[in-house]
Amino acid sequence: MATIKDVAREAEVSTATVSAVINDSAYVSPALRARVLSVIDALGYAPSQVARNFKRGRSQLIALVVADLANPFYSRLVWAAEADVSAWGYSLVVFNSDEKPDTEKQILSRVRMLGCDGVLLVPVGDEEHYPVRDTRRWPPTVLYGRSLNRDNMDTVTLDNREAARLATNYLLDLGHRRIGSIAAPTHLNTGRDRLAGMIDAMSARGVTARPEHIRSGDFREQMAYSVARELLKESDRPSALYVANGLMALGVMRALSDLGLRCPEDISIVSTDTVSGPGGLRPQLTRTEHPLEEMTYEALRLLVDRIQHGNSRPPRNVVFTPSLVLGDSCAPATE
Amino acid sequence: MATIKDVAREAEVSTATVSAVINDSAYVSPALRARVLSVIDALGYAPSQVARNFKRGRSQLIALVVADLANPFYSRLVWAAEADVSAWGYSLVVFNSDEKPDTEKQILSRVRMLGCDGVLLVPVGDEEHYPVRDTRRWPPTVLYGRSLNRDNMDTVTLDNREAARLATNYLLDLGHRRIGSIAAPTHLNTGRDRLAGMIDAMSARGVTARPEHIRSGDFREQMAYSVARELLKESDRPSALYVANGLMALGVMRALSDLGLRCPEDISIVSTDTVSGPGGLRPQLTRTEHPLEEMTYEALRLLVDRIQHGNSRPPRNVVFTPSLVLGDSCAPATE
DNA sequence: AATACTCAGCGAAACGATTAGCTGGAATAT
DNA sequence: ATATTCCAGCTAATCGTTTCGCTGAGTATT
Repeated sequence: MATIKDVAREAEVSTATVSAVINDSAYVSPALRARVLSVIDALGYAPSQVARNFKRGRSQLIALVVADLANPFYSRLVWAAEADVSAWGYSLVVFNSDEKPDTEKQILSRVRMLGCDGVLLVPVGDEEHYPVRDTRRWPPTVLYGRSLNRDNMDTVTLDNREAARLATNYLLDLGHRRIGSIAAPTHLNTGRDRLAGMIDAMSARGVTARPEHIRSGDFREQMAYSVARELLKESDRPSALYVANGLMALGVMRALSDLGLRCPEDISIVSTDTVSGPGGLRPQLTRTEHPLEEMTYEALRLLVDRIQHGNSRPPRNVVFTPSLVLGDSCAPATE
Repeated sequence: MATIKDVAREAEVSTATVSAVINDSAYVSPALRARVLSVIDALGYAPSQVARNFKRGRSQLIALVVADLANPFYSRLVWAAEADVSAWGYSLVVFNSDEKPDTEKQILSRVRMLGCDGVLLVPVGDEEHYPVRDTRRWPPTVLYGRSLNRDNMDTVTLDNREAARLATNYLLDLGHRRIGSIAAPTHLNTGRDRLAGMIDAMSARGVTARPEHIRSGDFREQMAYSVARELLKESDRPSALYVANGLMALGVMRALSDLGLRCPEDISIVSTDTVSGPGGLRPQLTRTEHPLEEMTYEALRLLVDRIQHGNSRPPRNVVFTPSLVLGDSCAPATE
């Protein structure tokens, strides 16, 4: 690989001049510039980004750390983030913490070593898991989807309580009273808020959830499947379920079909944060959706801003509002 | 950020010693080593990967360039690749060429500038699109899924002809004779081979495909939807379709449901390279599958080997064999 | 004509790590 | 006692680029 020195020697100028030409950072006479350019062309020279980054103290890399790459929701996040990140002139390094705090820890130290300029993080640990980091030691970070009880970080999240309320109210409107839930882990604010929203909505109508109708999942298909199987083979099973995310809703569907139950005839299902069940397949989930692309764009806007302007601006917490999307996974209660 | 010099000064040793400690590259007496380690800890020092990479002439980065991040097939590839890559000690930089040769070109030049150590590439252009690259200028590259007519590159692909043959034979066995296809673009070997395999299988049984029953898609849901709509509203529509990939099969499903047609009662569908339709949703696609994880692992094995041993070993072309997975998207022909 | 400015381009330091080659002292061999 | 070997650690060069500060020639100002 040709270096800037090769170009300088060949064009009989200094490396400073070559640098000025490729960066347009100082005036170079047309004649010299042309000579330099032609040598660059002849040698097939391309400046080493590695050396540049080293010198400039940045990497043009943004890390995206998601909780579960096998979850279509995060796949879509990767898709959206890649587009935005490259539009900002960065490249996207993708990591999968697989919902494991320890893995996440390793990833974060790797991210730091790589010198990523910023991190978009879906945190998987609970509040205590994160040491307070001094900013001089960690690259700018924006939390996505889940938040930690910190007031000094940028976050982009969903109004989870409202999402659960929307979903639950819809079930209540259909006449359901025995409403259960496959909930998310409660060490995450996402799990707590979605559950709280559901309870909220029910008690606002004087309905009380039965504790045994509320089971905890881990956001994944497999566990939701087994938990739902357990829950639904009981004789006093709920007539409707609020499932805390889309992937788990698929697990529930599978459990239903294994148990010979039909959706929506036997059980109504609503979920949040859906894998928009690809058109044509039945049943289509009724779900709350949030504007993933806008959320991602906003998160990266905050991140890039932070990268470029440091800590001058106070942290922001942007909350997006979900909306209910009707499918055909719910029916009126029949009791 | 603390540097190696800060550590050296604080521990009253030379930077060489610090380097020896963190890399275990030379003997350091227990006393000194302990002193250095404690200073490292106190300062929260982590070696700058950027400087390291610069010095060592590598980046510990592997680029993954896929054709369409919105396609669940490639999402799964990202998932599998991330796991393997990080197990090898690299990090994964993800790019989306979005099936656009021009975008791919920009991406590749970016990859080169970033100094990625290797590239796993799903090529989107036709053969002519790729200049012959001299290896000294390009990082090691493994082609994935699609091949180019080159004998000097590592490739990991599927036996596409066989996949199409499997799928088509299944339809023929069910008695279908009016078999159509939503095919893939023919500038890709994937498209050509899958179509050829289908024609093969049919003519082996003395059946001829009607040209108007064969339409070209672009691997995406949307286009498959419109093309299928067109095709299926004709009065002499086919009784079965071979769809060249999973995402397009979903588009076809949507078209069916829009047209009031049922699958499999009215139209049977088989596809290749499926988005394994999440359990519980109906109908489950009948499809040929290929071992994505093994393929990905193999591709990265080749790549890492190439990175570590250069061009000493001749290029390898690994071809995987698909298998037929039965769902319930096919029914016997009724004519 | 002397002084001050401008300008194009150059020289060399710096970024943070690795590493070849060196050094001075202790241990061992003769 | 002298020579040899070995050891632990250090010095300094190096990777490819950017950039600060300088220079010497040309131009403008008085």
